[in-house]
Amino acid sequence: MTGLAAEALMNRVARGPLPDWRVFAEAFSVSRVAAGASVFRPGDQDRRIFIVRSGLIKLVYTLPDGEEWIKSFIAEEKFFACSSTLQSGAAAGFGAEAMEPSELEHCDFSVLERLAGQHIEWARVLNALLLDFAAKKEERERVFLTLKPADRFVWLKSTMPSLVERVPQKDLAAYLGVTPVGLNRIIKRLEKD
Amino acid sequence: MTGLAAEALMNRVARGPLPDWRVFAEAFSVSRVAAGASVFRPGDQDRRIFIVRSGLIKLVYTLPDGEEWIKSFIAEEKFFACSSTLQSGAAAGFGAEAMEPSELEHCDFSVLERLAGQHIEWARVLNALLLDFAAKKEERERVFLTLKPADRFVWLKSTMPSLVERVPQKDLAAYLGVTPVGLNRIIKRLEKD
DNA sequence: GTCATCGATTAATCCTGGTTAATGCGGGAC
DNA sequence: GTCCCGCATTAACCAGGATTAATCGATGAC
Repeated sequence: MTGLAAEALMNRVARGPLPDWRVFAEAFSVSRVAAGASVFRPGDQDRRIFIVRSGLIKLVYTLPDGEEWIKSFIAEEKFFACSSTLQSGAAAGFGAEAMEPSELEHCDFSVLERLAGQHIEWARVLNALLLDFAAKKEERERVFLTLKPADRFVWLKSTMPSLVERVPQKDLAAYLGVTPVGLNRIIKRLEKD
Repeated sequence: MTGLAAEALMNRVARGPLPDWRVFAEAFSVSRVAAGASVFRPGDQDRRIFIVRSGLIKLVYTLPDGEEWIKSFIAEEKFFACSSTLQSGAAAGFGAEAMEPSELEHCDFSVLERLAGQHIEWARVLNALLLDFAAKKEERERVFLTLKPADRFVWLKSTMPSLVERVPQKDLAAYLGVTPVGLNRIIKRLEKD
């Protein structure tokens, strides 16, 4: 209908047709970002919600000493936002950067807030999105808490095989909480079985 | 008004008075659990939401080999639930156990679901609770991803000093993802400064 | 009171991943 | 084509936490 990836995303979580759909759809813009370009930086106060139409985004914590750890990868039809989007006032603790040339749909979060305040259907959608997000973070907590680095890679390969193909090893390492050298050693060790 | 800890919790996240408050309040029961007793076990399908009136609960992942890792501690006026509460169908991957003699208020989650489906105010409350939960899991992700074991303990002491007093060292260890012996060594090392 | 139990502490040893550094490889700029 | 640069790979060495085991202390059962 609109051709938006946002539509696919919303249809996935909504139980039926959504009122004021046009208000939502028309609030979106589409931007192109080059590989390596940043979408927002740590410290920014950005109130937009982003949906990936094509490409791949990484959310990155940067420590004072320059170390970088990857919070998550966002692929097609998935969404992301700066921390201040959901908790207004807060500044982003992490940045967002394109890993491939990407197309992003984005709109101000206040649009969704307003719709959720007016229609229970939109409130339910917001709920489902949050729940989805919470479940992902919870799973990541489980992985870090109960799995050793080597097992974390095995888990990654079995649950997100396409990512392992698509992403450079050093970024997989930064996502799993090990150094690039460390991950390479783990992989070679596994290959000997 | 009701004397429920649930009331304090809801008032903290709601922006104003909530419709059908009685429906909510009267859906609750209160249970006492002895220290060491379990509230639900991994694999259970429990659709209740629990609020701690007094005492302390731990949520625990138990691995096939018997290892135990603590997902979180739940103290007074905080809530918790089995995974199947929010994602019906799913079974709990973790169990809940009282660390102190505790009083728990609980009601079937369907009550909240129904209220949220009828009143936008309740939908907003549910949203706020989910957001709160997501933020906590996100913070925990950050801690595991960017902090070494020793720094995780420093972080714990500065953000939840009361927990460090209240909880045995071995449980702090299981929460931080290190062994009891490991944590003890870390603490002693830190004391030499 | 004694005993048993559980948690804290300490020490010895092991092991996995971190650190540093060197080499190789491949793709892009020119 | 050549030159770079970033990533992967490998090796040597280091370090922090894991493992195992022994001791100690406090608490609760009896």
